[in-house]
Amino acid sequence: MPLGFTNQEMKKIDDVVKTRHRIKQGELLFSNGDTFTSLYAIRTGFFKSSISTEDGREQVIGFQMAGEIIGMDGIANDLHSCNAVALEDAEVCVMPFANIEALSREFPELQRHIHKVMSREIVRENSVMMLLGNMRAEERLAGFLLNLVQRLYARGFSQSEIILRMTREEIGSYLGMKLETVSRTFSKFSDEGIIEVKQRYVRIIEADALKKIFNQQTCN
Amino acid sequence: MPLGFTNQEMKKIDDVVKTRHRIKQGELLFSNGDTFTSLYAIRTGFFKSSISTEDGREQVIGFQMAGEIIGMDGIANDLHSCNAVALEDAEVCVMPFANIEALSREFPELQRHIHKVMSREIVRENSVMMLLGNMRAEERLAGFLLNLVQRLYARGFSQSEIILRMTREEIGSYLGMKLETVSRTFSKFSDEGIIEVKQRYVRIIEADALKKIFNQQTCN
DNA sequence: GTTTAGTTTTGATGCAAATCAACCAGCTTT
DNA sequence: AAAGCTGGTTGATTTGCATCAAAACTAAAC
Repeated sequence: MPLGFTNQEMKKIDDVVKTRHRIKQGELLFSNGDTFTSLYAIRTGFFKSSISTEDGREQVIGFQMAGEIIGMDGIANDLHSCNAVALEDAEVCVMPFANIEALSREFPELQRHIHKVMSREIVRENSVMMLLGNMRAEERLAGFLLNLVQRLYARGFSQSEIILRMTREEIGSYLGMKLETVSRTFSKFSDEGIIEVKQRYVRIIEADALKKIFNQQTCN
Repeated sequence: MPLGFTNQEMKKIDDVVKTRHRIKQGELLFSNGDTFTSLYAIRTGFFKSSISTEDGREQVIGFQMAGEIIGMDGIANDLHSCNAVALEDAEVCVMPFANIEALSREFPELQRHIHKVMSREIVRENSVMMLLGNMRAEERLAGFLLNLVQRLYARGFSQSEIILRMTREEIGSYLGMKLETVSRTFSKFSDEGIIEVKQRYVRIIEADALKKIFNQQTCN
């Protein structure tokens, strides 16, 4: 959060954020069609966001962790257009959007912050489009792992070890591939000594190899 | 644009939008790495936005037409992270983002409008992720055509006739498929009497058939 | 301890789309 | 009108991933 506020200002801003909400693993924070009222800042826990077609196919559109903001899809039509499910017990700050808008008219730093958060989501989705549109299974999974570990590292976790919060099927849905292909690709990386995999535990042994797979697979 | 302003207010808002810029077909409005200063409202013409990998693969991330806003990717890091190219001669309003932010602190309706535009872009990208991650070539192209014709219709153009502004290769890049597959799929739809295709000209004969292909291909 | 259900791995086979290749149509240029 | 160029179509072949199928592992339930 942006700094440089007086205590009084800080209090006003804090007030937006005072409502907390706990969500148990497997529960929905919001779902498609719900009326939009608030953004949610994840305090603890791990979420997946997804949309589904009429015929029941699910597309995971993102995984969110502590410190990230969720619910911005709802602003467009005052209705949520995706589902957010907790993949582990979680706690969020409920931030009524009307309050956010009012306060951000008062505090340019907050306004700027909101804009950046939304833009960052647009940029993230741009790179997922690149992943889905242009890359092969190995590149996708390498990119996924690198992104995940980088975000965890920024939060003080290990640079090389991950406990996956999602199933192979959910990873596959996010990356546009089937769970079997996810599993096989994990095994392949493991055979090549790039990572160590044991169920949900993944250790990155050769980060450089992953990076190489991720951004210049063409050289084959 | 939102209504309900006095003349004086309207003038202030108009001032943000007074700078115009013409872009010739094939020219860049902005590109990856450019410093971000402004959003652009397309007045006339047609754009594609794309990103590329280090090894030169291009991913088209969107096609934009009159009335749409372009450049929101730049807010996140004060740097543009994609390229915007005019696919036909175009004119845009240059809207310095600092002015937009200042004015939207003054006018809640404008603030709300900006938020909706950004959220709409997030929602759009969500559905492109569904397209790329879950759908087959025919579904993708059907969805693409339906989306395009719907946006053109909203601008007063025909509900059934389209002049494509982009090549087969650009369509393919957007949809995550190769130009040959785009061409074949056009031919298939044409053989089935769903559309008529002649180069860049497309006429939709059976919109319902396209819709059916788009949202329940599973029933095969 | 055994059962059951959910998840992951691995193998065999099939298919949709990519790739490779040739040709064609519509232009601009000369 | 011929030559060159760009973009589009179509055919033959290959291939990466999906699909189908079965077994192995994990953890909770009995």
